[in-house]
Amino acid sequence: MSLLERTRRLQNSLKNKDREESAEFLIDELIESLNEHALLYHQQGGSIISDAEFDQLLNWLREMESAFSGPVRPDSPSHRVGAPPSEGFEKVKHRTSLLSLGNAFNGDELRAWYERALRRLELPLDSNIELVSELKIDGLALSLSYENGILVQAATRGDGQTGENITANARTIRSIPLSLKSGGQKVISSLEVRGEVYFPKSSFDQLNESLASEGLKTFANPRNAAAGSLRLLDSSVTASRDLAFFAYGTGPVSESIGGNHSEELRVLKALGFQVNDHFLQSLGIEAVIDFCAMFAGKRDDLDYEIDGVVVKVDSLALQERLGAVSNAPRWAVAYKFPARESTTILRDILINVGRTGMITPEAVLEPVEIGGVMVSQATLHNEDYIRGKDIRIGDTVVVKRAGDVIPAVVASIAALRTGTERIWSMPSSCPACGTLLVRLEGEADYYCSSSTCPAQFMRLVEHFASRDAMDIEGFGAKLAVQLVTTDSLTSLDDIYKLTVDQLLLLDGFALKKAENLIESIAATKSRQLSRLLFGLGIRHVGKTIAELLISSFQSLESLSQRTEEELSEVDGIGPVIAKSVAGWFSESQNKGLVASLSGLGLNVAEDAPEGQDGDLPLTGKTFVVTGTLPSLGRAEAESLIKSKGGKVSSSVSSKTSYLVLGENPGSKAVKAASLGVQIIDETELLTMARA
DNA sequence: CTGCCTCGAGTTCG
DNA sequence: CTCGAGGCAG
Repeated sequence: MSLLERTRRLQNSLKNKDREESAEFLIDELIESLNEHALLYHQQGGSIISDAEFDQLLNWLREMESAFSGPVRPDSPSHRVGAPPSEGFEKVKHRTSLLSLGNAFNGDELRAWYERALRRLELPLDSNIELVSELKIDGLALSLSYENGILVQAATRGDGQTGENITANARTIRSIPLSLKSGGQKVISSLEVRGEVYFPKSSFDQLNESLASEGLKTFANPRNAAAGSLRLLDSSVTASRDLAFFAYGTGPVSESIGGNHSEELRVLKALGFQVNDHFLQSLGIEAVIDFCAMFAGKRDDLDYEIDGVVVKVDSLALQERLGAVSNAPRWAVAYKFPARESTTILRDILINVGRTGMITPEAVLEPVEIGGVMVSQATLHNEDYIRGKDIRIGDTVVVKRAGDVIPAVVASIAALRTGTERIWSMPSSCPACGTLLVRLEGEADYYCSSSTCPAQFMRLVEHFASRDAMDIEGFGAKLAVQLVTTDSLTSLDDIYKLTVDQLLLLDGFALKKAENLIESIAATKSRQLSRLLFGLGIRHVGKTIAELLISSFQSLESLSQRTEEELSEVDGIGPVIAKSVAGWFSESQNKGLVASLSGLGLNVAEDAPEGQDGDLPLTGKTFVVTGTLPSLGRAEAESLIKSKGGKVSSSVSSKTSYLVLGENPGSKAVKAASLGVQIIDETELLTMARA
């Protein structure tokens, strides 16, 4: 059984508390897996479980060791901070070890930590002591030694006791001062500064772009990029990478630079270090909990990754009284945000056929929890994407949820390959109909070119019934599959010929449900013509182009008689779309479909658009809607804007007049801000529309 | 031809 | 939401 499988099994039995195994057995298992994980992490530079998972396992181990009366094994990782560093750089022993921190995953765990501290200080449980909360930068811990104000050594954290001497590389980082400013006080003879090296997100994107353009493998995330860049043996390459450093504390010092932590931070800043501005000094723990919640929501607005908040007791005197357990101080705790990124095994790569015949590879993943949901599949876009990232079946891969929603495979970890991985290649024929797949010159995607492919037809039926097209209530993907595989449908117009008896033959249909569906299908006959046109699934004709075509030609009849030249005269229609539309209407099968739909009583002609605009309140304004609005649905907001003469667009650009911002927005809010586009909320939109 | 601005297509989980 | 690609102005 692989390490990952063993770990997952262990996690399950601990999580569900169905502990069939003895405590002793579980402790042994925990120690062994943790030690193996630590080895992978420190020596190969890649882990197969997330930091949060590792911490959780370690917590369980500590809990069980303290509950279990027997002696703690000498090789238990609860004694240590990590595993020994790898070869390649000179080893350096830290004068005082770099401790790791205990974790808290929610407000209650923060309160519990705070109460433990108060109890140990023999203070009443309702006392408020000074705390400092700092952002926990997701980078690499570094210890910098200064002698008489000059940087003499930089060492990585390593296992906490011994790190690696990376002084040459650290000297290339601009935010690490090579000599200290006097800071208004006398030069300190010996000072050790601790902090985090990180890769700014913006520079990270640029680095990955340039690595990709040279055909090199990209880094999975800024943290890996920072680690990789810092451990390069050629420091001139490190210099070309835009690394940065935040100082957050001190190690051994020859003379005190302050009586409390917040003072130390101010002195560090005066000495020339970059100190993160987002920190909070507070009395008591409640303000800290608010601070954590606030930054959990703001983490995307920062140009560096953060994975939590570090909370410290401000007074150094109190810190000393609190002391440390074997490897973690009692005076500090790390609040961890839910992980948005995790690693798992890529079990297989399957291919999907879209309604246009477009082929998309799909990753079949060993289920893994990311940001509170289990993820078991993710799109791999196309062949080039898989090649470019060198993703192989059996690989350990980094998975994240892009924009907090859609899972994406970001990278593979080559260091963890065992040799049994297989390079994937695009199948030569369609899995549904066997037609040869083709990739046209200059295009990124393969297509199944069959016009009778059952997979394409299933997706077309689903699309036809979907919300933005005919919006047939109760008609989704599952029903589309059922109807097509049972041959109840062979053409789109068959949808309107379905009978109750036919539906009763399907799984899961009883009389009432069948009657309701027939009724809701019939109710869609009078849908706007642009919805029907969109539903037909003509390549390059989406919602917007369908609306444009209908407002130009009013009926399917009229549209079908237009030549390519006539179509391209419409503003917004070029040769490619014109060819696609004219081509579709020229096929005899499609001519028959249009005639049949018309005969079945569907709305195939629209009234000419009314010429009155100019004095509508939103005329000439372009809107983009993002996030969830408090009262209006997305579609409602969009139709309101259109009915008042405004334009709705799907992406923010310099031409956008207003961004209507709702809850949980994605990257559009950032883009709008950077372009200086005015941002409004629903209330303001409603006011403008009324005017 | 190049650089915007848009649009289209496919997409995950609960 | 993200990607690729069509349309169009300069």
